[in-house]
Amino acid sequence: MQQFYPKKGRVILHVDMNSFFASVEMAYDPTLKGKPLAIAGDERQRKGIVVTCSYEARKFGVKTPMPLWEAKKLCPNLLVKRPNFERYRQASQAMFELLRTFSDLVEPVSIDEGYIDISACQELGSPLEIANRIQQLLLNQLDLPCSIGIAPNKFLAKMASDMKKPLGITVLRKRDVPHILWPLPVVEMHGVGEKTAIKMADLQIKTIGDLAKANDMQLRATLGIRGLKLKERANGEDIRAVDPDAAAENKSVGNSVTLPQDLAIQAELLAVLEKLAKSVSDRMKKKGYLTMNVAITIRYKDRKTITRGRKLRNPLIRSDEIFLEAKSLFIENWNGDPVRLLGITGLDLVDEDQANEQLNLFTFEKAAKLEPLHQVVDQLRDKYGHAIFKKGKDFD
DNA sequence: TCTGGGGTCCTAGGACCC
DNA sequence: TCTGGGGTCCTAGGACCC
Repeated sequence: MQQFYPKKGRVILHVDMNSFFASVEMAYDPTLKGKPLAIAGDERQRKGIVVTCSYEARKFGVKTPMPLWEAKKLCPNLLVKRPNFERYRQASQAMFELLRTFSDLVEPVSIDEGYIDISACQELGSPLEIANRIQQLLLNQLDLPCSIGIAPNKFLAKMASDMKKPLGITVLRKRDVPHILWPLPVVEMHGVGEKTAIKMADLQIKTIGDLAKANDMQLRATLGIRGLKLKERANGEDIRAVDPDAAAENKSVGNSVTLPQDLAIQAELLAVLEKLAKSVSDRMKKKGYLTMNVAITIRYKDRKTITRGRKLRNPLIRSDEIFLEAKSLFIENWNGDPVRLLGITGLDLVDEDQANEQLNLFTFEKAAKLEPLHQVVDQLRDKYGHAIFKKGKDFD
C-alpha cells in the first residue's frame, strides 16, 4: 500500500449508499427484494415524483426525479411506496455510527453518503481491505448495499464511488485521471450541471479532459471562480479536508409544500403559512436554533418562484412570531396570482446561548437609545468641554 | 392533468460609509 | 462642470446536489 500512496498522501473513502430509500424499505420488508420498487409521493397531492428507485426499476428506464405516471408507463409492474423519512434517518444514523468505528474523521455529506479519511488507519489494513470490510459490515449488519470510492482526495473519491454500482469498490489514483476521467463528458463531473455544461460547450469544453486543459481567462470570464475550481478538480486536485463538524452546524432550516391545487385565496394561503411556521419552529427547537432572518418562498402556477426575506433585530423561535413575519412578507409580496408552492425558511441561525446574548444586546440598545445615551454624552461634555461634543442635531 | 423537498454556495446589484 | 474608489452589508436569484 505504501507504494500505492506516498507516505504523506491522504487516503479518503467516499461511501455512497445504493438507492438508499428503496434499500431501507427492502431491509424492512425483504419480500420487496429483487422487485422494481419506487419511493414516491402521492400523485393526487401533486407529489408523484420518483425520489429513489431500486436497480430492478432502473432496468426499465425509471430514474429520479421522474414523474410517477411516466415511471409506471415504463414499468407497469412498478411497486410504489411512500417515503418514510424517520426510517431513513434512523438507518442513516446506524450507517454513520458503523463508519465511525473505523475513524473519527467521518464527514456526513447527506443522508446517504459520506467521506472517511483513513490516512491514519494503516493498522486496520490496506485501503482496499478497509473498504471491503465496511461494505460487508453495512450489508451484513444493516442489510444495506453501498459503493465505495478510494482516492487521495474527496473529489476523486466521489467520482470513484460513482463508477461501479451497486456494491462496487473503485480505486482512483491521481495518475488514473487522464485515462479514466478525462474521456468522460464534462456533465458527468460532480459540480457540473446542465447549465454549466452548456456554457462550457460554448467554450468547446466537451469532456473533463477539455476542462482540465481549458483557458483560465475564458473560464474565469464565463463561470467565475467556480470555473477555476472545477478545472483544478478536472486535474484531480482537491485539498479540502474531511471535516467531521462540517454538517453539524445548520445554515438554514426550511419547510415548503406543493399545494394539492393552485390556490389564490389569501386566508387559505395564510393558513398554509401558519402550518409551515409551526413545522419550521418545531424543527429549530429540536436543533436548538433561533432565526434572525425569515424568508418565504412563493411558487406561482407557471412555476415562477420568488423568495422574499429580511434580517430581524431580535432572534425568533416561537411559531406565532415566525408566522407573523412570514405573513407580513407574504402580504407585501404576493401578486394575487394562483400559488403552487409555499415555503418558509429560517436563515442566519444562532444557537440558544448565542441568542441570549443577541437578545441582551437588543434590549440594551433599545434602552440606550432613550435616556442613558444622552446622559452619557452630557457627562462627557461636562468633563471634556463643548469643543468635542457639540450639542445639536448629531445627538437628536 | 409532467416536473418534490431539503439543503449549500456563489454572484450581482444597490445602499451606505469613509 | 463634473463627479473616485474601496469596502461591507443586504437581498434576491441561480446553479447544483441528494
